[in-house]
Amino acid sequence: MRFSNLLIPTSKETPNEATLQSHIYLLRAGFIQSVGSGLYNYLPLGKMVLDNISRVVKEELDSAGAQEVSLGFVTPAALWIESGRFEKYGKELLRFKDRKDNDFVLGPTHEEMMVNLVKQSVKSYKQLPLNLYQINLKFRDEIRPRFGLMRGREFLMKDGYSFHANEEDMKREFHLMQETYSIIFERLGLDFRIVEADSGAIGGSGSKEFMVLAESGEDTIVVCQSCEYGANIEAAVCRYAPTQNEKKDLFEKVHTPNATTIEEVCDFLHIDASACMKVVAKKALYDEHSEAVMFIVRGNDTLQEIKACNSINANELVDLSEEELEDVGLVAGYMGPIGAPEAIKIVVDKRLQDASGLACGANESGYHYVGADVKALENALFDDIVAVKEGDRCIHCGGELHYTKGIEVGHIFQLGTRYSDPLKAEFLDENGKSKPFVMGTYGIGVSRLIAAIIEQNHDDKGCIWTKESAPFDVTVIISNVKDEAQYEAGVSVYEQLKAKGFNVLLDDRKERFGFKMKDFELIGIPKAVVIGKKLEEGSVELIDRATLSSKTLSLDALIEEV
RNA sequence: CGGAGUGUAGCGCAGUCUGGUAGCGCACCUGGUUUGGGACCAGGGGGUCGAAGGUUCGAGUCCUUUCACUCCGACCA
Repeated sequence: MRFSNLLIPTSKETPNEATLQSHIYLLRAGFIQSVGSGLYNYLPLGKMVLDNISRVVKEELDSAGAQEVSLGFVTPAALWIESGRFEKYGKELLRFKDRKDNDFVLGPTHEEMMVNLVKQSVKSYKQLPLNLYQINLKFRDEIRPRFGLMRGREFLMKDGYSFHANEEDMKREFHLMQETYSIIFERLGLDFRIVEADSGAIGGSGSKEFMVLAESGEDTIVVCQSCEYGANIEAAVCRYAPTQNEKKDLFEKVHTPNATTIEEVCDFLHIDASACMKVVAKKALYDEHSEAVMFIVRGNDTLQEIKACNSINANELVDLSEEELEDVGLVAGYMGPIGAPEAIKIVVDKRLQDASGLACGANESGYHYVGADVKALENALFDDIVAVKEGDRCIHCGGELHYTKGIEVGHIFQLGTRYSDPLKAEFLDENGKSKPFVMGTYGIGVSRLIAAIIEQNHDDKGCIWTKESAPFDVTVIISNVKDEAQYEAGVSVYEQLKAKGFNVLLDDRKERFGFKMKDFELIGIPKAVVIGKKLEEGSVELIDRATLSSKTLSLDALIEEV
């Protein structure tokens, strides 16, 4: 294609809405255009990259035996009500009504639709297993869309769903998808890590995320230095020793004026934060009701909200307002499990299970208890609700755990019968017995991958596309299009490279050399052939975008070299 | 949802305090020169100043309301 015919609006200015490198370059190089919060148009270059990524995804999935379909974007709410997610999914689910006042949603994910599709056409175990996927738009009304394509509201996603007669077969497919995803991300040239994850709103049991390692990633992941263990902070676990507190204070109430934070209490009592109970009160939301819950962790630990939420099977945890705290009888700064209002559920971190001699709030302004025993707590639920810290020990090998940042580009789940049960999606087994499908589900953020690739591959001049994602393989830059020899040589090289099967961009614009070079660097096509001054000696230059190194070659040698 | 900020030409911004007929740079159009690292000269087109209401002889500027967008936070007893 000729640059002069393409719509590639590059810009020297940094758009003020963008802060992330990938976002800035994608806008400046004319890949995308923003239309509203979390909404983007893809310009020709952006669409090419999107198609390239989709193609890789499709090729690998097809060769793994999956089949592509396309489901409706607008989904009748009835399906969502049936699965129980119409309420549970929260505000991210965009709901609306048609002219007849029927409820609809814009699909944020398509379990319901796919189960419904299969339910209507699969009746026998002989038709299983089945792995269906689509690469389609999704809409999630995110709380705070940001970072361009990284967290948009409307985005392109590959979502796949597999259906099996039993658990073992579903697990086999899960592993096949894990391998397939690895191949896809390798082909796209990404440095990624597979980590254990929380299942979130999708539900189900075992799940793994594919994380592209990048400083700007929104997810914190915990990785072991010694073995392969890696997990999202939301699901990370570690070895831990039960809390042992040497100082055995007698149980008593102590006046602690103005000591409302862990730090102040520790200073006042001359104890270590690990000898305190930190209470985090939250409101737990369920389908039908909500309740106040006290989560108790060591003073030097941090509550992991997702783990905490899972420990009581709540839909979501939210902060309690000051009025709500008062209503349930809690005093901010002086909360503790002893003498707390009976209606409040108490969840204690496992690390504290046998601890004794701890300090905690007395549920009375200005007072704390010392010498409290966790054992004495009746009705408390014990679970792992604390975030893994850097330096904690790996649960598998005892190695040191560290934090790193990642961009979630893929997520695979073992769903089981989470959807087939409520939606009554069943098949007949060998014995003629009705059984719900055992399912797996697998997602890839196709549009997010565009941002992830650039986050991992850019320099201070612009994008550096990887081989399979690049909008073009090579660009032929004619230094001065008014120089007939240069122009003709350029067109000839362009034609020859095309004939060899390359996807080539011919920069035939009436611009100066420097201008075109800047655009090449900004856009990030992997290679450029410069037809310029050296043509008089019968040679041209081949420039590698990643290293910016250049080689001078004869015309014939060039065609071979590329 | 809490906090902060910004809306003026396609993009980046000044003008708002102190009201008096809307400006700069880039981009764009025309002509000319230039052609190996975002050229130069001359001429030109383009804006209901986010929206609504109010004050005023007069509002981009003051007041009220509202909308949109961006950033930060949502770790806290």
